[in-house]
Amino acid sequence: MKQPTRNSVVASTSKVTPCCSKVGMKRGPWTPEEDEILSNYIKKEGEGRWRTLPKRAGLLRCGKSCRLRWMNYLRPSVKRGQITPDEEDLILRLHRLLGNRWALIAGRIPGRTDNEIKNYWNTHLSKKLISQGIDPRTHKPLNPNPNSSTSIVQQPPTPTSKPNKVANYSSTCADEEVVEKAGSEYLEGNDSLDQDHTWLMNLEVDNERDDIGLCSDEVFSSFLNSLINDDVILNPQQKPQAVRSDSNSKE
DNA sequence: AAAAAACACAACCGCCAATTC
DNA sequence: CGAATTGGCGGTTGTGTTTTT
Repeated sequence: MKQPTRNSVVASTSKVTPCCSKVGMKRGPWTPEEDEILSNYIKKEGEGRWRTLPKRAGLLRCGKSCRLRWMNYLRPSVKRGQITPDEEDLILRLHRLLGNRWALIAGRIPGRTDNEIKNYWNTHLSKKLISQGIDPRTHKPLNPNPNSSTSIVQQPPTPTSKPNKVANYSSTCADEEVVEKAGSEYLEGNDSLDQDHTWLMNLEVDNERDDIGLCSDEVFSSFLNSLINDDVILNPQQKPQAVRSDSNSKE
């Protein structure tokens, strides 16, 4: 059990995370009253200083909880309602490119939050892909021949290692040259579905270099746009069979 | 109609990078 | 320069709702 009880007040404190384990902090679902307090306060005072916000606003919540509630639910820009087919398609494309970089994916879909996209992926899209015989993590066909060693596909850049490294890429990306080079390589090599992971890995590798430059957001942003809008990236269900069978070859 | 199972999603946790002191 | 703090992220869990048996 991860935590005492939802919708309760934390009765005891532990050594870590002073923010969320403070005595007297309320947890669990937010009430409309709390929402209103938080909303009004942020509209008046602006976002930020989350740690001290609850006290200033008069809420018995930890700062993290307030931030999450605001970001995922209360922000005026948050779009409620069903994910449209267009959005779903975009999520699929971006996930193929970026893996589980939910924040980065959400950044490309106006009004949607990382949490929402993550939930939608886990509850809908991953199952949908599996039902189509596609590995939701790799976007490659599920292992048709368990005995084949080449069928062990390489994972897309998983967040288990350094999740934030690429997640932050949109704002702190490596130098323009790297992005453009990787992008052009990707676009030129569109006969191989491995290319998208390859270029992303290139970006990751380059991002770890010491000489990270001052790449602008616009460069990365427009690059991503070009990828998203380009037919180079096919929907998994649209992938030609020839490409699928070719996907066992490894980078 | 009731119970069980499956689903959907809000919320929490732990970790890490960036920032501040 | 190092420690402490803060903000942000992805993974996971808990619970309410819906569907199935």
